Amino acid sequence: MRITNQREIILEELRRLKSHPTADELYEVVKKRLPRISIATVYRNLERLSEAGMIHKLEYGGRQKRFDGDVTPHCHVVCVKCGRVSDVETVPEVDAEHLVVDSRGYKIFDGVIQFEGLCPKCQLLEEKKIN
Amino acid sequence: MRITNQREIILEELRRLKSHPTADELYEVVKKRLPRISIATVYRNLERLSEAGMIHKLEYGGRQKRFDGDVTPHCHVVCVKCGRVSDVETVPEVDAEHLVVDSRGYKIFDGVIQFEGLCPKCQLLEEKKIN
DNA sequence: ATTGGTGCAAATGCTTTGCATAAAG
DNA sequence: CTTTATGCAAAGCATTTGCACCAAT
Repeated sequence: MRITNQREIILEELRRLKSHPTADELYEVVKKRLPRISIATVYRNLERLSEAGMIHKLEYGGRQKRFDGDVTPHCHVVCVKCGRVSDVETVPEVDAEHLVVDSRGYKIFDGVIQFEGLCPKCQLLEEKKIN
Repeated sequence: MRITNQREIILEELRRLKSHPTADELYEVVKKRLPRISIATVYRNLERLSEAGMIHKLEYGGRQKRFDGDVTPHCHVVCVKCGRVSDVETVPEVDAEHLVVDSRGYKIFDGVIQFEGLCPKCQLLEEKKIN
């Protein structure tokens, strides 16, 4: 993967932000340093960087995807109302009203465990490509 | 919530399908019983039913949302290639190549734990609405 | 010099919405 | 009879893509 100015700055800014920005939020930030950059470049680079495992693409909550420059293992809280994503810093606790609260002030009422992989059909397709 | 023919059949078909269909996949199935139904009706009802907690909206993997008529607690495997979603039936196991395999034949290479709730800002907005 | 990346604008595709009509309670 | 839902077509909006030009190796 070629190191371009755009790619470097997109990665740098995403790593700096702790807000799990959407593509257009990141675009606004990057534009301050590269005023002529295109939103298409931001999308293309986020895709490439995510394929390369250098960033994470977050697909939950709302219509827009969000991105995370922190690839160390950690959990997220998603606001079901506005789609905001935060890192979970402490283990959630049950409070007096039986709601679960974490250090960020979120009221948590659900948790999801989800696995990611390749289904049998796509495994076959992958094998055909290799052979 | 008013019980219409459309709503009833959409719920019935979604509960019958174990494939976690997208809105348009479900539309194709429902159309066999209600040939004049509109895709907009499918979308509107899936939204209403999901708000009412009668079905689940799945927002991971790919561009299209998927829906699940089974609201009992269970985990999902998502294919990162094609977006297919399956229920996890057994606890994933590590095989000889250090990949994780489950009963559905998926090769699992990642797991995500995610919490859902309300962020502090949206909690304030909710309180204002009530008062 | 060659390959891959960028900027722009147009296209795509899933989802939502406005509006007149129809059905439910 | 009043309210809520439907069907249709049009609009919305995030994301992707074609293409000519540019930059990195």
